[in-house]
Parts: sequence; C-alpha cells; structure tokens
Amino acid sequence: MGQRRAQVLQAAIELLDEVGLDGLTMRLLAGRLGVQAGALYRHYPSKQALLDAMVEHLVAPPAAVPLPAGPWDELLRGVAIGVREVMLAHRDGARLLSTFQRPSDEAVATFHGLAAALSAAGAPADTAIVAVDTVLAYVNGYTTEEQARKAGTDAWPRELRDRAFRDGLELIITGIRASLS
Amino acid sequence: MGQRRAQVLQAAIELLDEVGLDGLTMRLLAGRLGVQAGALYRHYPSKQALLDAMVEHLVAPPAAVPLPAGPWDELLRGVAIGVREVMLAHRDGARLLSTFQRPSDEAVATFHGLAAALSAAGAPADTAIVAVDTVLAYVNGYTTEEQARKAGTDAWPRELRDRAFRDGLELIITGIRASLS
DNA sequence: ACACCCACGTGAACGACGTTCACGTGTACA
DNA sequence: TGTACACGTGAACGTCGTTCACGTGGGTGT
Repeated sequence: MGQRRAQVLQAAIELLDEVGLDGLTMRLLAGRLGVQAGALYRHYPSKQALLDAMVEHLVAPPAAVPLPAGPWDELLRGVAIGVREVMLAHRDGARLLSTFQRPSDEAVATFHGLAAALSAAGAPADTAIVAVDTVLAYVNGYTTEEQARKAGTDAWPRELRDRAFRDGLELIITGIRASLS
Repeated sequence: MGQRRAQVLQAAIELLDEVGLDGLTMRLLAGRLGVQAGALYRHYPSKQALLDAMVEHLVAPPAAVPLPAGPWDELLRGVAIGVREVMLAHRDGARLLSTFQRPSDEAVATFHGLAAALSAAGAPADTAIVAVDTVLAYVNGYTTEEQARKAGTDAWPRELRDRAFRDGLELIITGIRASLS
C-alpha cells in the first residue's frame, strides 16, 4: 500500500545529507525520484508532514529501546549522548529535530523514567524535572550550535567536540549530584 | 544620511513582534513603511543584512556594559539571565539571535571575561572555557525551546518559566563550583 | 471478457517569496 | 542654473509550496 511512501521518505533522508535542510526542496526530491513535484502530495499532505515523518523515522529506533536499569547518572548520560548522536547522524539533524513539537509517547516515557530514577535517588519531584530539563536543554543548545558551525569546515574535529560535550555534561551531572544531598 | 535606514530597522523590529520571524516579509515591511518592496534594498543589500542589523541593535546596549567586578558565579548568573532577557524581549528573539553567526567583539570580550574570572578562581583554562560554553548552550537551548512553545498559549506563566530557568542555571553553577576543588 | 477501482503520475497553474533593474523624482549644494 | 544624490516606482525573474483536472495501467470481482 504505502510502499512508495517509504521510498519517498528514504530519498528525503538521503537528500537531506547531500543538500541540507535548506536545500531540501519538493521539486529536488521529486526529481531524485524521477517524478513531478506535485506527485509527492499523493504520499504526504505537506512538506511539514514529510519532515515530521523523517523525524519520527530517525527517532523511533533509539526511542524503542526501554530505559535500562542503572544509577540515575548513567541513565542521564546515556540518554544525553544518545540524543546528540541521533542529531549528529544526519546533516542539520538538530534543526530538523527541533521542527518537531509534539513529543512521541516513547520520548515522554523516557523523560518520566529519568525523572523517576532521580526521585528514587532522593530528589524532590520538581528538582528531578528541572534536572532532566536542564540536561535536555543543554544537549539541544550544544548540538544545534555545533552543527550550525559546519559552514566554515572548522579545524574542530569530532573527537574534540565529543570531549567538550561530555565535559559540559559532567558539569551538569556533578551539579545535580551535589543538589541531591 | 542613513536616517531612513534607522526607520527601516525600527519598523522591522516592531513588525517582528507583531507577525513573528516567519511572517516578517520584505513586502510586508515595505507596506508598513508605505513603500514598495524593492525600495528596501536601497538601505540593506539583503534581508539577511537587515536581520543582522536587527540582532546587532538588540544586542548592542547590553553588550556595551563592561563586565562588572565580582565573584565568578555572580558574573555567570548575570550574563546568563541577561542573554535570556534579550532573547525574550522580542517575539522569536532566540531564533533571531541564532541566525547571527559571527559574534561581535563585545560578545567575545564578555566570553573571555567570564573565563578569566573562572581562571582567577582556580579553574584550569580549558575547564573555564567548558564551563562558560555549557552555560551559554543551556541558555540558548532553554530559551529557544521556551519561545518555540508559544504556539499553544500554554498555561505556563512567565514566573514559572523564570524559576525553572534559574533552577537549571543554579544546577550548572553548582556543578562548576564543585569542579573547582 | 468486461467494467471498475485505485495507486500513481502529469503538466500547468496560483500566490508568495527574495531580489534586480531601468527609470523617475525631489531636495540641497556649488 | 546645473549637477549630485537620496529615495522611490513598477515591473519583472526565478524559486518556493501547493492545488487541480486529467491521464494511465494493473489488479479484482462478476
């Protein structure tokens, strides 16, 4: 049935890596599929719907894995690193993810799982929520800025970016730990 | 000389608050000034140049104030809150600020001043930079998300948002303090 | 064998966008 | 009086997302 739909989706993701989010045009995507632009609207009612489907497709596999058991700081670290990796996996990934407003059920479950782990470690409920929110805001802000600077092809190799990201993350986790007692 | 330039700039900022960044169109702005769209290009060579000028106009007054003396955590807190306030002062302010890539000289000076204050408090140079970077990434991420959710007119009053932001900020500052020893 | 459905695509158009350009003004200064 | 310049016109160009009336070909049910 919606078999062509999946082909359109995959072509869109491939094209995203080639031309970036701003270059991703309905006409260009249609040309890649050997088709006229209007034909795409048989499969997605609008470009935004297509972008939403792309986000869902990129986010679904990691989000399907339930939160493992473990200490709260390892969970938080794992989710933060995982979110960043999803964003970095594709060009303009952070910007693409941020066009998606309504969080999926799995994302909400992950959020609550993290907050619950913090509560179990002795944090008041609102402190737990603030902590998770802070980490996610940091991940979003850091990765968005990181990907936006790709223009100049800086001498800023992946290894250094990873280290800076993790150092900042540890800073926040240290702050959360200190606030638990 | 460039007197009309300033009028165009001010009209653009007012229009931003009315229609948002996506609604800010050269034709609409021209109409607001009782002028044809092409006339705007006598004053700004492109829309991006106009957006850059808007950013500079909003950022300049706070950035002109030199960093006051004081303990590093108060400086960091003040800058973080100030940056957020600049962003929140206008509709889509966070998104607008993020379209600006090359930081102004004053912004760089502020950044270095913060890092220097942390170094003076005993932090190694790279730790100081990571700390400042982390706070700024948090401010950017938090405020961007905060402003993006304006669509639903949530029951999320300003007071609560301020508290959540400051709580997260304190979390990071606590983490930095703990990393100093 | 026939009619019918339906997934899929065409091609042209619409309105809006940023931007350009040849061409007009009026005001001010020498 | 003449010239320079700041400022604006109005129409066009190319691109974008989106719509729509119309084709077309392979299945399915009778």
